[in-house]
Amino acid sequence: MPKIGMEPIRRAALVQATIDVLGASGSLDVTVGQIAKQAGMSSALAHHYFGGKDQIFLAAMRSILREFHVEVRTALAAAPTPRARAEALIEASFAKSCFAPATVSAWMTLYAQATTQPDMHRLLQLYQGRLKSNLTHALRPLSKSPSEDAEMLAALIDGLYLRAALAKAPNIAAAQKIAMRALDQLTEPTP
Amino acid sequence: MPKIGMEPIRRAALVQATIDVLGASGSLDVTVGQIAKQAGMSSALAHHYFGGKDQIFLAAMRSILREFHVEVRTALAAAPTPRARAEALIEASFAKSCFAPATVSAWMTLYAQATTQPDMHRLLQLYQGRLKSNLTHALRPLSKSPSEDAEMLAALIDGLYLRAALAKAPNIAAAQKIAMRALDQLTEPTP
Amino acid sequence: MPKIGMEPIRRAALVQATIDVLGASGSLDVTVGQIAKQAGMSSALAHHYFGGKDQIFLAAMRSILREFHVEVRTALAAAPTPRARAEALIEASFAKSCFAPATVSAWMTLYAQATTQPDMHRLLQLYQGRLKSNLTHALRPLSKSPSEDAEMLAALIDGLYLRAALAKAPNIAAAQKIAMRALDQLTEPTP
Amino acid sequence: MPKIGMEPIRRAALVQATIDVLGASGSLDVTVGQIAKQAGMSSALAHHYFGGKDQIFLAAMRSILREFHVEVRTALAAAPTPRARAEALIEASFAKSCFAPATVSAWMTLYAQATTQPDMHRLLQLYQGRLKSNLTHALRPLSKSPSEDAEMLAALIDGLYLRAALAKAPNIAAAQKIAMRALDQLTEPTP
DNA sequence: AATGAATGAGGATTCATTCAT
DNA sequence: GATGAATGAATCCTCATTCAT
Repeated sequence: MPKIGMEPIRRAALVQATIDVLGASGSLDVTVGQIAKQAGMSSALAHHYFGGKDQIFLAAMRSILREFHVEVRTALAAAPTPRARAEALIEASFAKSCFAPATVSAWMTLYAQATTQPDMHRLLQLYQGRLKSNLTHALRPLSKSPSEDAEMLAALIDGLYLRAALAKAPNIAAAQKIAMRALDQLTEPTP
Repeated sequence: MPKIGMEPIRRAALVQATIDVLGASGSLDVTVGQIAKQAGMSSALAHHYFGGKDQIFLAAMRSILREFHVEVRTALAAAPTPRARAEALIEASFAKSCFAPATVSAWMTLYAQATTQPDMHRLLQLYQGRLKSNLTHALRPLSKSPSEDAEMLAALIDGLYLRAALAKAPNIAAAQKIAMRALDQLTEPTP
Repeated sequence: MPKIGMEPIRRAALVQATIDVLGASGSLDVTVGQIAKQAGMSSALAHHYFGGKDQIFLAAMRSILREFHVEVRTALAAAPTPRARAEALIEASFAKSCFAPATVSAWMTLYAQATTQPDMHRLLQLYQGRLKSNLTHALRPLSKSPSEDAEMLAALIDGLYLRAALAKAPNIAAAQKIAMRALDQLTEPTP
Repeated sequence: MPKIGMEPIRRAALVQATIDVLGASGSLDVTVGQIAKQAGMSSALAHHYFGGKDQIFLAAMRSILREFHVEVRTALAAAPTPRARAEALIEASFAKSCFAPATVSAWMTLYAQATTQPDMHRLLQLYQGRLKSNLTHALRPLSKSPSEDAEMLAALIDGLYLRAALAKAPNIAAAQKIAMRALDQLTEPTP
């Protein structure tokens, strides 16, 4: 009994299914069939709603990034001072949700695909741009060269995440502390 | 004209072909057939010498890392002071060869595969371990917490590389400068 | 023109095609492609419905055995006396259909595969068990040691079949007569 | 250092290797490479000496049958009476060596290939002809219809062997006893 | 005599995608 | 709106076989 207005529901289900399957398999070699099955529909329908595998993936990445973005905005909104804002950005980057297997797999997919897929590349740059911009904004009252320091802090965050996410036994707290320490040094160069 | 002692030659050719194809296509979806063709042999021979696609890839990654390792060692050997050693490590990480399309693709492959392929994971950890260890060694006379600072610098380098490698117009010099500045701050905390 | 409810039709077509190809080629080296072609579909569809070559083969064997089983039951049902039942079992074993090239090839496949494939082994044992059990039942009122005599008669039938099936010019009637004579001797040991 | 007169040695080694591999794998899907490796030589040499895979197999079958033939002749030579000769034939057919995995696999190969390969077919018929002829000869003084009884006994032996060889837990002794009992009945129809 | 080198041909299997219903 | 049906294309891999050395 086909219903009306199913489109958003189906799309959401597929996006979630993609993330789930990605997390469960750990691998990037995920088939449309698996995703559709997980979403409880036929693979034909998945194509109908998304047009192709790449776009399903893209939507999933977008979803993850959007969720992350929401968390960041919420944390920023609750931060009273510039310093607190910077800390909030770091904390969000090392939140537990970022280290869920599905999220890690998604990020690696994003990095790998960004080389070829223009859409993926754009998505990645969106994330990178936002992080930089948020950091710059937070550092502006605290640093003499906020843009450069933001660049450095952003790269440090990404690098720490990469290393922690791919470690056997990721020490998230330690990674976060290193980022925080870097923030300290940026903001209080001469104690 | 079959000759004797071809194995090392063929293996080297396949490794190089893998890197070439990886660089040319940008994509990670490279087939054994493409690689073998590029290497000027049948795909059957490729399998004969390597046993499977995964091992061909693995050998290619190993080759890239080995080459990098050699460059690093050479640069380190030529560095007179600890400070110069640390700088050499940074310079090697941002050498032009590291940004060749093939190399970038290889690194992204490595990151992506490390999630699933144990061998790839081991390889990645070998690289990460070496960078950390080299940095620690160089920082020991310069820093009060060499291990922690090395961890930070290593992550920063990886993050800067990741961002630069995936940028449309990578500003390698800028990335390197940021790393150098971080080194400065670590070694001369209170001017 | 895709229709609905094709699965049983396709499966049956594949099973029949397997038997046909097996009979036509005589060989056991039959490819999924050949079978699918004979069944008028793509090899991908064959895999879709059966999951793999082994299972296609297994289904074909099962089909042949099932058909044989049906013939046996029909013949047994029409047999008024124990003696007639025993004769019916022999006659069924030497029915013309059992000597069709496809059937012979299938049996040889079954024997050959039974060494390795557990499923095939099970199938063979099912046949052997049924023949023995049917014979035992028929011989019970006629023989002093029905189980042992059934064992003997079953082996004799198999051996005669094997020899006749693999002969250049199989003399089926003669083989059947030999089995009948053995039955005579078992049931009227002292004339 | 190639030596002279290696041909018979190499051929024998290959034949033995074929039997060994056949026995070890249980499967009929044995590659020339496996055989050659087991025989301690290159697969190219195997081809050089035998011309092709089929002929290697054929030679292996021939070897097994020849060995069996020798055992039969020896046993026959030692049998003082016709009755003893018949018993010797049965005993040879159920000798332990006939149930070695390699031998069983070889027999099943022979049956399966006999459908297609003329050479294999000829070999099978050679065996069948010899068994029949030997039995006829032994039964001539004991039976009123030695040819027919030999035919029956030969088929019984083959059938019993087939069933025992393919059983999970083959009861060789029981199979042999059944054959012996059949011999009893043939030779002493009216006690 | 012996082999490493090399390949062509083929085979099972997978999968994204399309289409008629 | 939804799906089972269906496939073409591609991929990895294996193997018997040949050839130059």
